[in-house]
Amino acid sequence: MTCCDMKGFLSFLVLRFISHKEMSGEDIRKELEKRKGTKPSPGTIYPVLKHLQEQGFIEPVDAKAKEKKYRATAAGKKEAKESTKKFISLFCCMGDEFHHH
Amino acid sequence: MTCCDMKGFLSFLVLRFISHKEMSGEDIRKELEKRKGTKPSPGTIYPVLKHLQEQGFIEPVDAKAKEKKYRATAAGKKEAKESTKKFISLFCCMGDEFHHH
DNA sequence: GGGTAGATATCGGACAACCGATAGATAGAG
DNA sequence: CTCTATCTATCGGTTGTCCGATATCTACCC
Repeated sequence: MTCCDMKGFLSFLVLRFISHKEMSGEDIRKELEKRKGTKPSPGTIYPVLKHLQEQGFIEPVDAKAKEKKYRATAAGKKEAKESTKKFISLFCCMGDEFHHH
Repeated sequence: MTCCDMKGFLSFLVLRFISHKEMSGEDIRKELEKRKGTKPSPGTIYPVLKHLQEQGFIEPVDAKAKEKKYRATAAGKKEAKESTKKFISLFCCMGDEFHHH
């Protein structure tokens, strides 16, 4: 999908997760399972993490751990904020339901 | 993309637009241009409208007009509401920025 | 009617998100 | 050290979103 300018909403979502709290690939898969019912395949999540890291948006907290946690870099937090802004202007502000949870 | 259960976020977005107000294909293209900077191709929008109509979510107000407006059916409004709920649980509620516009 | 402008509709193809399977790495138990 | 469980990583292939080009239609003007 390329409805937004980000490559897929999944990257955006993952970056938001990590911006909020250090998480591993597994953490993210579980979080997504909770939120949408289905657990994304490893082949979905890890390429996304790799890509975000290559862009300099996230970095591993301890690269050699069994469960490698990531945290957002300064650039990543900035990106998350800007993307969220665009995202909101795309989906919201139509007298809609997004503002009363 | 199949991050949500609808076929792409674009369908979701279009259904939300039409649920809020009667709109033609051109109206929608212009609205998207305003919101995200780029105007989607006709080959993007019209198949989406067709699909939504086949699902019974929208219907033409005046099928023979030059600029054919669509409105949401009852089923469409229901679908829009439910999808929005799922959508919000996917993206929000993380102590995030969605609730202070 | 003929001609033009602007909208709708359809088709083939390109690109990338996503999955499933598989392989590699790490920590802990015994 | 070996075995096992769990997480990480990579690769090929599928699927479906989206675009560009093209064709069709309607309304309006002359």
